[in-house]
Order: sequence, then structure tokens, then C-alpha cells
Amino acid sequence: MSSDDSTKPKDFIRAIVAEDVAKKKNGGQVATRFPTEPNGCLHIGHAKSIVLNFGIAKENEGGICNLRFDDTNPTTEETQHVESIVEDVRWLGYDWGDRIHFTSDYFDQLFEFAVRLIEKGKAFVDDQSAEEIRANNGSLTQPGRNSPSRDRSVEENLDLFARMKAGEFDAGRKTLRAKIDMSSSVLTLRDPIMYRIQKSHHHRTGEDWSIYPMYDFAHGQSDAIEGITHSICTLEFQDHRPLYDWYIQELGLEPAPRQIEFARLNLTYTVMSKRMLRRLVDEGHVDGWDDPRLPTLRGLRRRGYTPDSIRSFCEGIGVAKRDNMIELARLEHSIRHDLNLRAKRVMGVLRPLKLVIENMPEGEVDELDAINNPEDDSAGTRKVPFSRELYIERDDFMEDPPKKFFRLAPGREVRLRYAYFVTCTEVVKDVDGEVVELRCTYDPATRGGDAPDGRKVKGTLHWVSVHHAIDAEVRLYDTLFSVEDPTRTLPGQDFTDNLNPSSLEVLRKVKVEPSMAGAVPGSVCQFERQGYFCVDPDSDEHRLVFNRTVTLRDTWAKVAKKEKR
RNA sequence: UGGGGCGUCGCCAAAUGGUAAGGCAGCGGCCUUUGGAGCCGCCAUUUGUAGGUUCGAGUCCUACCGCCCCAGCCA
Repeated sequence: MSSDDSTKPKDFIRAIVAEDVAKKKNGGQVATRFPTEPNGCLHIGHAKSIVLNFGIAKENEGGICNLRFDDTNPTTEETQHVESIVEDVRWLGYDWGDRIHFTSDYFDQLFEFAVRLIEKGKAFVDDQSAEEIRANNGSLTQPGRNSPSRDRSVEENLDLFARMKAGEFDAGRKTLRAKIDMSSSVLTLRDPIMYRIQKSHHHRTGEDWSIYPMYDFAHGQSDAIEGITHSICTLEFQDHRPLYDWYIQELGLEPAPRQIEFARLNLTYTVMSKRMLRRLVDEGHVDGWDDPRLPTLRGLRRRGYTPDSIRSFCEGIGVAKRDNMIELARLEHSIRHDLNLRAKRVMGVLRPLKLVIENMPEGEVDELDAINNPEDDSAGTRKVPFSRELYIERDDFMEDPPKKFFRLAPGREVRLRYAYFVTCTEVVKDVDGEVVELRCTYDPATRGGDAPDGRKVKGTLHWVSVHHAIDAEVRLYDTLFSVEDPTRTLPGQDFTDNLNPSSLEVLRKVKVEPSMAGAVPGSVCQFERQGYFCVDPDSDEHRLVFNRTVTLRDTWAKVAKKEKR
């Protein structure tokens, strides 16, 4: 039964960690962190990183994972984002104990680190303007030029840096730069800026500082301060690793944390950059950060995705260094798999078509037993009222059906789920020829759905009793974009040109079975034969609103599509 | 173009010189009171290309091709 599979690292990062632990590096300890800038909303790409970092900590004895906010740029960061991020990571199912940290907690120490580098002659205050710095930075193929300020004395640098801190200079007038190599082919090493002057309000330190460290100068040192052993980030930071290591080494920080990079998540039919997500929200293409069409954690939650499904998705896609684009189908698979096991089955008719059973007396109500979840006996059964007038799905009737259509048609007999066999005897149309009602007869001997004479029926339909049904609104979602990679655009266009104009369809005349009365926001169910749905927070005691999380797999749709061709 | 990375099935992804896992998707079939779920089977003679080393190469060497990232006082 047991095997060694569980001890086998699943990806290259876990392999590195396992190797370090085996070598007793860092005393065999493992400490990771999930870092983020509090300037936006978490999305499923962040979830990949969260699951990775917290997962590695959990898998190693005594391992820890800190939550860290990289709040080094006061102009873009806000407390409200901190709160929303904390909530999202918790919702995903992770706990960091009391280890919630802010880079701003380390501002004093970082300042001291900077002074130390100045004293070593490894940093200098630069008088150049942003334009001059850019102009002297060279290009991909051309080396840069040394700043005229580069050879200032240690004393002068110390004095200037102290005055920068004291707020004596206006924003942009001076920077503190590391003295490395302006001709390096690694652009990050061309005397990188360590501190810039910025006189804006910081969400935690207020007006205490007029200088703020750059990410590169802050991140590795923060890792070292927290005792992080493995600092996992995305591929675009690969070029920063030499600088990360340079600061740690020049400052003699031990044990040295190790930066490891992996490929970020890309998902088809959506975008994952903060910038683009923000535009979608700001320009009103979606209805807020929690719009169910967004790949944000809040959007996915409102859509009905469970933390379990997101975690198993992230664990399933793997971690590697090659660029990837995961098919949406894979995410959908993980939520279907999860909800199949836990969602209560219920009948709801999205586009109602009236069906009258002529041989059933008016006013008679038959209470039938229905199974709540065939995957889970403990979910039990419920009663569903059946009567002379019912609604069935419009799509479940065709006047002139193709060969493989198993549902209702004139003269044809089908089963109404958990109820009776019915046969269509007459089709009622309005003046435009639109089918408005079906007349049927039922076979009382088939109560529950089986014929005592053993006769079989091809199709089983969901239904709802006209006089017992509850009204509901249903929001059907399609992909937000109509192409797999919305960032790939034609000349002169941008990603919003790839938006799917029909990503949202609202159905306002939905009829659901009475057992749904009082359903609470956030609760999930399966409308049989249609998909998984969850109750939207827009619901109240007078209004029931459902979001379709995902459809059921639909082989009929495939057959129908094939026949059309 | 200088530098840093990456190329294994439609999409992910294992394989650490010993004869190409697995998942998703797809395709058949079984079963079915959800055209759901479940079950069974099929799905890379070949790892970007071309050479080379070796008894043996996805793994090592050479050359080429392709894709991604870097020229913020963003992270």
C-alpha cells in the first residue's frame, strides 16, 4: 500500500528544498513567505504562489510560511488592500499564526543596512535627475556611464543620505545607489537605485519617512531578517538574483536566503496582470473586483469556486520554469470534481415551457421523493411537489427532433425525474407559431420513475410544479474574453478589443423547486442536468439570485454541434 | 542585438545515461431515473532541428532554430 512516492519531490523547487534539508543547510529548517504588494486584489495566479509557499512549509517538519506585504511604494498602497488580501489568503485555507509582516516594519534596519554599504564604499548618493540616470544607463548592447557623483567621499555620502532621510531634498532630487558596475551586461547591476525620495503618506508609517527603499534593496534583506530560507518568486526576477545575492553578501547577512524562480500561471480566456484587471474594473467592463467573470479570488468565490477546488487546481498544474498557458477546462474540471461530491441536487427550470398533464385532476398534489446527492447517501432525500401544471426546459422539447435527441417530442414518452412517464399528445402554439404549451398524459403506474411493465424510456427531464415553483434570477457566465490569449492583439488594438460581448446573460424568469426557499448567499447546488450554481449575495428574502459556476459536462451539446456541421 | 531563461502529445507535466509516468482535453465502449457521475479501452517508435560521444541519449557535447524576460526613482 505505502510507497515512497510521497517522499519524492513533485517539482524542481521541492527538489531543491529537499536537498537543502538533507544537507542540513539552515539547520534543516524551511521557511518561506508569500509576498505581495498591497496595491490590488489577489487572483488565481497569486493562489499558485500561495499554495506553493504554504504547501512547502507544511510538508517540511517545523516549516513556516510568513505573510509579507512589500509596502515600499507608498503612492500605490492602501490599508484596504491589506485587509482584502488577508481575507483572501485565509479563505483559501492558510494560516500564518502571528507571522504577518510588512517591509515597512524593517525600514529602520534597512536604513542601517544602507549606511553600512555607504561606509564600505559600496553605495553613493547620486545627484542626477531621473532623465540623466536613464540617459547614462546605456542600453541592452551599450554599457552605461558612471555618474558624476559616483566618487563622493564616504563622509559626504553619509551626510547627504542623512539629509535625504531628514527630508531636506525634494522628491526626485537625489537617490542612493549601489556602486556595482555600470558596464555590466546584467542591467540590474548597473548601479541600482537603493533609495528614492518620496514625500507621500505611507499606509503604516505615515509621514515618518521621506525616503523609501526599492524592492531590490528591501526584499532580500527582509527575507534575511525573517530567516526565510527559500525565497520563491516568478521568472521575471531571475535577472535580479545577482543583485539579491550581492546585497546579502556585501551586508554579510547569514544564513543567506536563496531566491528561486518559477513560471507564473496563465489561464486561457482571461488576463492575469494587475494593470489589466484594474482597467477592466475602472472602465466598467466588469462589475467590480468580485465580478464572477474575473480570475480574482473574490470573483472566483462569488462565482462559486471553493477553496478546495482552487487548491487542487494549483497543486495539479505543477511548478516549472517554462512559460505555460493552462486551459480553462482544467480549472473547470477541478470545481466540477469538488462540487459533484458536495453539491445538493435540485431542480430548476431556466427557460420555462408549460406542460399540462391532461389526465391528472386539477388541485391534486403528489409529493415525490428525490435524492439530494447520489454521490453522498448522508445527504438524504426530500419531497418535491408534482401537479397537473408543470414547467419543463424549453430545450427539452423539439417539434421535429434529430435522430439522437432523447427528449420530448410530439407523441414521444419521457420520464420526469423522480416522477412519472409522460407522453406528449399536443403542441399548443401562439399566433406567431411559437410553442407556448405542451399537453401530455401521464402513466400513474410509473410513479417514482419506473414502469412496472419494464418499458424503457430514453430521456429523463427535470421539471418544477407551476403552483409550487419559486421565482429566481440566474446569471449565466461565459468567458470574459472571446480568444484564448486576450493579450495577443492586432496592431492598433488592445486587450479590451478581445472582450466577449456575451460574457453575461441574465435570466429573470427562472423557476426553481420550493426546497430552495431561503437559500443563503454563498450556498451551492446543482440544478440537475444543467450545472452548478451558487446563491449570489444580491439575494434577499424577496429575491433569489443564482450564479452559474460551471455547466455540467454536456455530451448532448457535443452531439448537437457535430450534427449541425 | 548584450545578458538571463525555456523548448517532451492539443494543454499542463514526469523521466537525474538503461529503452518516453500521470492529469486535463479528445475519441470509442459499458453503465445510468442527471446525455451528470462512475468504469473500461484508445491517444508521443519519439522529446525544436542537424550532427557527434556512447553498447545505450529526452538526459552528455557542438552548431543552428524558436519562444519568454531585462533598458521604472514599480513590484
